[in-house]
Amino acid sequence: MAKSPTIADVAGEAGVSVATVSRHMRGQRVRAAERIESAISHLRYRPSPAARSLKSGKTGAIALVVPDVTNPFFAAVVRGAESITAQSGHTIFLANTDESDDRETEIIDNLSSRVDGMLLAPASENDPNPERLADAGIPTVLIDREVPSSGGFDSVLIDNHGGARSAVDHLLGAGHRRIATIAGSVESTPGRLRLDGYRDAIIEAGIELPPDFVREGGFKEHGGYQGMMQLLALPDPPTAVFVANNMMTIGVLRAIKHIGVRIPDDLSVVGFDDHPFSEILDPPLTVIDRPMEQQGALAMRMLVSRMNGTVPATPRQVVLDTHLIERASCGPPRETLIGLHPDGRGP
Amino acid sequence: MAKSPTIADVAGEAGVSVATVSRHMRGQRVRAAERIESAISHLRYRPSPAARSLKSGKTGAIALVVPDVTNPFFAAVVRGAESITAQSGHTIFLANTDESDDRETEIIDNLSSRVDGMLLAPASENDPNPERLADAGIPTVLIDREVPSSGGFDSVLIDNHGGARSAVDHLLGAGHRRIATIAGSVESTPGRLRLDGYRDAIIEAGIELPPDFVREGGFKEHGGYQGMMQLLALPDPPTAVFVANNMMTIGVLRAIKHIGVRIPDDLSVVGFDDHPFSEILDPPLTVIDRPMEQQGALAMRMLVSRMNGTVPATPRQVVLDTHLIERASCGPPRETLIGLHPDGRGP
DNA sequence: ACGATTTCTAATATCGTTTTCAGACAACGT
DNA sequence: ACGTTGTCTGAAAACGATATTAGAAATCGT
Repeated sequence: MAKSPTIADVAGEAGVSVATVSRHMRGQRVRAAERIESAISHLRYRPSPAARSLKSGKTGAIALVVPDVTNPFFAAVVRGAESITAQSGHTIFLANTDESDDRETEIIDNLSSRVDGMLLAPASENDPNPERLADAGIPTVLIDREVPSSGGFDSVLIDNHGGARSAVDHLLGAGHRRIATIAGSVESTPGRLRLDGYRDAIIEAGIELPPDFVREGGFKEHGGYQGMMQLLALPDPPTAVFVANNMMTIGVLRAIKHIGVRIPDDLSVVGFDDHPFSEILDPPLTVIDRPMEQQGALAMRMLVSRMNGTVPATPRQVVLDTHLIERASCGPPRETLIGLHPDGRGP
Repeated sequence: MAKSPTIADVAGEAGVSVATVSRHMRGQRVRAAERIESAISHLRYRPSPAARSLKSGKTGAIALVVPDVTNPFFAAVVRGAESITAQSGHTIFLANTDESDDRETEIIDNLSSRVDGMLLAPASENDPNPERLADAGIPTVLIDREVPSSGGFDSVLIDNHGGARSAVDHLLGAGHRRIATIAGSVESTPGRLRLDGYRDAIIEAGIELPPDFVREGGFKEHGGYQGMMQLLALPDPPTAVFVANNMMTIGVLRAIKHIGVRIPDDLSVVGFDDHPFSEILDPPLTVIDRPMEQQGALAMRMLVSRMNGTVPATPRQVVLDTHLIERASCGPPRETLIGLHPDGRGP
């Protein structure tokens, strides 16, 4: 493993100064261009990123910090973001926070001096890191999640409230009155907003909300399983359930299968976030879908333009739309409670 | 955004030389330790990774190059690898190759000067990159996939051949004789080996293999869908199918659902790689499972020890075991063809 | 063909560390 | 008390690029 050649070696071989080679590398016109070019390929010269960033202050890297790559949504975000950096020439540092503010802080401490910008899906809404990044002067774009002072940050969100609402409206439309939800962590933006959307839709429909019908899960499969089991153990269980995220949906379906409840005869289900498997379940699952890869790609594009300074300083918030994909997991309620609710719309 | 403090600032404040501060940072005993420590926290000093790696030649980073993060297997690998770097102090560069050798070459050119080591799942078995990395003297561990000269590389593989074989054996055991496979790209290690395992098991059972029963897919959902459709269109379709990867399984199930074939009454199915959804499908899917996160974690551990030089120079190949998870997607064949095969074991 | 103007070039300081290399100082044995 | 260890320190030379500066060469107008 021979020592790799430096810019000086190239300059020597091409018979020019290092400055000239440097300028050539940066794309400026130079008289000895082809001699330099041939020296470069002959010596297999590759500029040292370390030296370059020491002098220039730019690292050519971007950090992408997410709670969990294993969640298909974030995997899609990574992919979307990556498709943009392939063009912009940046490379991506990826890190998992495991939904923990502390772990995230650690990671960001480590990463922040290595990157020119950051894409961050904050673990919680108490997350101090966006502020810290702002203080450190690191361009940051928030993905899918906000923080209180979020007015100050570029961010790419989705219409969580509206999405949850349309899920519940769909169930109301099918005649359901006893609609429960398995909410994610309400410390996080999607968890809070989806719960709000659910609640608002229920209340506007004039339904009184049994507090038992709201189970908080934590966005993991296990939370979904437990929440659903509790719901099914209720003396008067719901006829429909809105599950606030894809991982929890798996747990919910496992619980349902376990108990032997039939969908949609005994229970209607709407999930959040589509998945290739949703279509081949029996019955296929009705879900709220959103453009996942686009969310990542858009965030990366915003970050790149922010780093280039080709964009006004005022922060931009983009909110993407969700839409309901109707499949077969929703039907009319098991027993339509005519008379119990004077305004019931049952057949 | 004030300029960040340098080691010289710390030295000044602590009343020592930069050399002393540097030594303190590297963990050596130093008389003025606590003065330095307080200067550091007072100034919020963070050493510059660029300067550090320029001088030391170490970057503190590791590249992780996979064909597709969206594939749950690779997502799990990322997670496993990450769990190790959290301790070793390295940070991860992640990149997607999209199963393309060319894209991979591009990525590696870009990344190779930025990292101390590399975890690579080569796109194909013609992949020139492992050789190139070896030439460049970059410690490399191959994940899940090999290259011809692979005897020369550390690698963490699974027993693809044995896994495929046990899938087919399971189907044979249920009485099937007409067993097809949807193979992945045979350019890649898992694709080739799983196909070999299938073929060997079939041949050893004394069954003649109709060439129509081997469909090559390409490891994507679409390939699985097409392969299955072709299989079902055959004049004399199989009674069982072994699907060589998780993504393709989704396509296969979609095709099956589309045509209206019943599992396991009309067709038995075994997939490769487990997934949380496998259990809640109807019927639950029998699969070949393997320790995915461990594969990533182990690879990372091997890489770190290789980079530390705490390990003999001879390359190590680890092969992890697979095991069959029996669920309900396999049953006896639709029609047992007694008499057609003179050695038939049908009831 | 001349000076004025515009490229283009070479030399060099610089980025923030780590790493010699001596030298300073204390502790030690005899 | 003396040289001999041994530990700790500061000065200064790298590491490999970029940015600045001033000067050389090429281009231009008349």
